[in-house]
Amino acid sequence: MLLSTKGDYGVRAMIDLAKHEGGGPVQRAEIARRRQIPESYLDHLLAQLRRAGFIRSVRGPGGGHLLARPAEEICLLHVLEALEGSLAPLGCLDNTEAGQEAICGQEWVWQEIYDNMRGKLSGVSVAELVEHERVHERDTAGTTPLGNYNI
Amino acid sequence: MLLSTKGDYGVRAMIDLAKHEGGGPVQRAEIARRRQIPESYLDHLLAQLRRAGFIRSVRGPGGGHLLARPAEEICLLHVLEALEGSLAPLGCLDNTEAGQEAICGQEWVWQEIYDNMRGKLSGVSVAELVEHERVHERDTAGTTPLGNYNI
DNA sequence: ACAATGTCGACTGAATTAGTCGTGAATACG
DNA sequence: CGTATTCACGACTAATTCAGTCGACATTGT
Repeated sequence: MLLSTKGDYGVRAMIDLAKHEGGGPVQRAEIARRRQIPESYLDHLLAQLRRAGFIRSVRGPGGGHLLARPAEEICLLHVLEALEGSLAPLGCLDNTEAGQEAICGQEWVWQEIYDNMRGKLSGVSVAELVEHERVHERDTAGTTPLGNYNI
Repeated sequence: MLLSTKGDYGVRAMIDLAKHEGGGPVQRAEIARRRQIPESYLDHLLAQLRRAGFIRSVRGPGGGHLLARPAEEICLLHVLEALEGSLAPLGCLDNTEAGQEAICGQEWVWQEIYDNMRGKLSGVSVAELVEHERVHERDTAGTTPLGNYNI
């Protein structure tokens, strides 16, 4: 599995924050409840996202977390790389060092796949993820077992 | 990292066997030496490849391993899936079960990436990997630090 | 002052990775 | 037959990562 729960949960959190953009800070506990993330684990992910500059946080009563930049300007690739480190499917693909000998014989295939992946991920913003979710919600209104993220 | 050394080493071994197609069994020790794989670990990988039907093995003096089918008919996708299990970048992508609720909000992006990946991997045969390697060898003849796989 | 909230680091149990090792089985060869 | 060669298989292990939990502390609104 390329993505661990870190990337998954972290993106969920970003979507949640984007959905409440402009509405003041959103609390960890809310995000955790709506997106089904263990709250104390979410803590770490929010810290990573903050250090990476995607969100900022406010302490004290009424505090919480907000996007540091508009959701349209934050792409999935950057968020995931901040959370997961490199997304390279194969170790040797990130060694841009010259003189690296291609020994495993399949790098060229994976390089194409990796390029396609990065292209797609950098073409999708957090705002688009929110929009996608909104459409999906309308489609399945009332029929979905989980996931009314507006509660 | 999507691929562990299993997939990497296993494909290297398949390439090595394909390169010696028609030349009788190739011994574990040879493969290990040429492809820089710990021999006792390679043992496990060959077992997996054999159980998956890609190779067959011959015991006794002069024994070794051979492709069970022509290299042209073996695609990278199948080999890798045999070694690594599912290559799905995200857990939820392999649950073809109906009723699976999309909760993480990014499945649609990853589904596209996964489809592209599987398409490319199933379009490349082990024979093509060998051919690619032969071309690369000619290009870098004498200049390469490692990797004359013909020794 | 105090309650609500975020911040940070230490700690943990389970799983996975990347192997090693030893024993045993098959077989070619003399 | 005996022996050397080669694969077959399972037990074991050390290191790392994953997926959290927990507790102490800092900040701030009322």
